[in-house]
Amino acid sequence: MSEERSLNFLEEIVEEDIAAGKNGGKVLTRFPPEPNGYLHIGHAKSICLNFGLAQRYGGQTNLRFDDTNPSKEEVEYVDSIKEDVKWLGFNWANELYASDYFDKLYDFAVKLIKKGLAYVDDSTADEIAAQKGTPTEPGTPNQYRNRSVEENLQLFAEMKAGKYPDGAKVLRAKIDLASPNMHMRDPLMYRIKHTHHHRTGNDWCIYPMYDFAHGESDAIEEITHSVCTLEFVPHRPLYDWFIENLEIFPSKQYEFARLNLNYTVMSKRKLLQLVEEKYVDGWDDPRMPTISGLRRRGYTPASIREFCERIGIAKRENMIDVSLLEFCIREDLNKTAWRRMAVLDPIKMVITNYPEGQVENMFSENNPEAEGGDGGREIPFSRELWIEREDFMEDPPKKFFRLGVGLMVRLKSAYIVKCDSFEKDADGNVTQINCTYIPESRSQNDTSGIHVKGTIHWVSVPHAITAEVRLYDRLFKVEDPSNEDGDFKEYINPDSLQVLEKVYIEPDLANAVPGKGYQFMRKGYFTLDKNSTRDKMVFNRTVTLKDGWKGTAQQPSKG
RNA sequence: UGCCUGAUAGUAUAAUGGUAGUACGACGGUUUUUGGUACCGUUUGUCUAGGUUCGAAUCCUGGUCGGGCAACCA
Repeated sequence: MSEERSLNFLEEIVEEDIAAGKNGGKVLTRFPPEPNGYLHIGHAKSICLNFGLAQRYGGQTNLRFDDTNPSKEEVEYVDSIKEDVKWLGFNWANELYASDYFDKLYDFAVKLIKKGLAYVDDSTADEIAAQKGTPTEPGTPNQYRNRSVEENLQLFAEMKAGKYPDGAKVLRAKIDLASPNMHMRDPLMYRIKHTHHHRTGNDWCIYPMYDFAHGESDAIEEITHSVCTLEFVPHRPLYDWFIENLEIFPSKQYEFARLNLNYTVMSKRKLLQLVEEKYVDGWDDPRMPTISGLRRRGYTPASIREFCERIGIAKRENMIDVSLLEFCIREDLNKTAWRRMAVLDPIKMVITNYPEGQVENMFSENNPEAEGGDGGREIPFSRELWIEREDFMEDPPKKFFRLGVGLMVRLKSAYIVKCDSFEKDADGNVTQINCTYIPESRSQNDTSGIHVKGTIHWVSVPHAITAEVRLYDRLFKVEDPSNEDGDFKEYINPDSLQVLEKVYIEPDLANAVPGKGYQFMRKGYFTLDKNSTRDKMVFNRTVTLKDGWKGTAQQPSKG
């Protein structure tokens, strides 16, 4: 039943640990975001990995906010992160905060001071940087490195008590200033920051650095497998050093390659810039690679989980093609989205032999992929219809299965029509297409014996509802904007958003539900935007349908 | 120039000394009242040079190329 997928390297490690009886076979992972921005698709990879690993081996996962830098962190971000993780379909065992451990962390620091393994340094940031040396030259110790335990204890207590201004002193681990690993050259453990913290308020004016908070938090929670991205590999010796010298629970850090997606940026700093400088409409702009952006775009949690499953877990740098993400959402929506008709770029068709004033209701199933079509609805049909402008050509090429004078198509779920003539305005724009219909060709009751290659969508003119439709394309013109010369914002795609103010949609779409995906037949998948109202409906295009037609040079842009 | 990492079709990811496989893409076909879906087929790969071995993507050595490391960020 369940496909035997080969294990990724982390699953192998976990299985080995379980087999070896490590931690009594327990598996506890954690997802540790810093609440300084919204979660993106890269975080989704980490979330699926951490929660998935625990689920697979009967363990649990903590959600822990790495909130050790109050100047960047906000409650808004905490809330959005919780919402996104939940939306993705994961339940954490405990909601925790590094700031919950500030007291314990302080005690840990005191313990290291007492062991002679930490000292207070009065140097400035520049001095410390200079004294650290370079990758090829060792660092040089300063006079503070030999302070007595008693003096360090007192100074550190005074730092905590608020006696010193920001930057006046730091607490450093006393390790090895000549280490080839820069992270081991007496790394900072605490800095002074008289800043309000979103949870601890003004209780603290010293805050632990990442390296002195993360592994320690893992140990406090007894995390068995602490999974992070590759850039932390050089931190691992330090992670282990603190745990060993503090003699606390031996959590282990493992690293995997972060997700890179082409035609977008993934760093929170850059995403924040796009938001603050108004290149996009907030963190949840449908063009953003954020979870909230993807949600607003119409992506489903299942499609994102599937994507994370398909990209795999390894240790080599990678660049995933967005087309894989698009494949995943199409695959999901194809099975679930109700089919509806919408004419994005309308042109009027008049069926000259259809009685004026007559209306027929045409039945059409909701989803041909589903059992029994998943029900259906009636679509009003009349003498005048809106059809897609691109479904008519004055001079159609040979394999154009749509309309042109003399050509026949089926109107989806209705009749076969033959194009007789068309009309133009003074500027040469086609304004109207005149057709005759075949009365015997009514859908589901076709006795005409006529077979046509093309079927097109339509909306009855007197019954059409007007809506706004937003078409999205990739946010950047180049595959890897961060790697180009100059500022990444120079590579923003100016056509990433196209707003169609007046689109005609079939009447049943008045019942469209937020959060549900609809397939506008032959045009793509769409979902209601959060700002849609009863009076002015707004749909976002999630993704186009795969377009296999190579008949013209002009290909509609994917998005 | 130091240290740490990694390298398998276009993109990802398996093969754990024994037939280089899978997915997406691309290309072609069948079906189709969506030029969608589904189904079938084709295509393309072990960074390089040596070595060990009956046998190497896998082990060893040298090289090449990519990524990371010198924030009071995480």
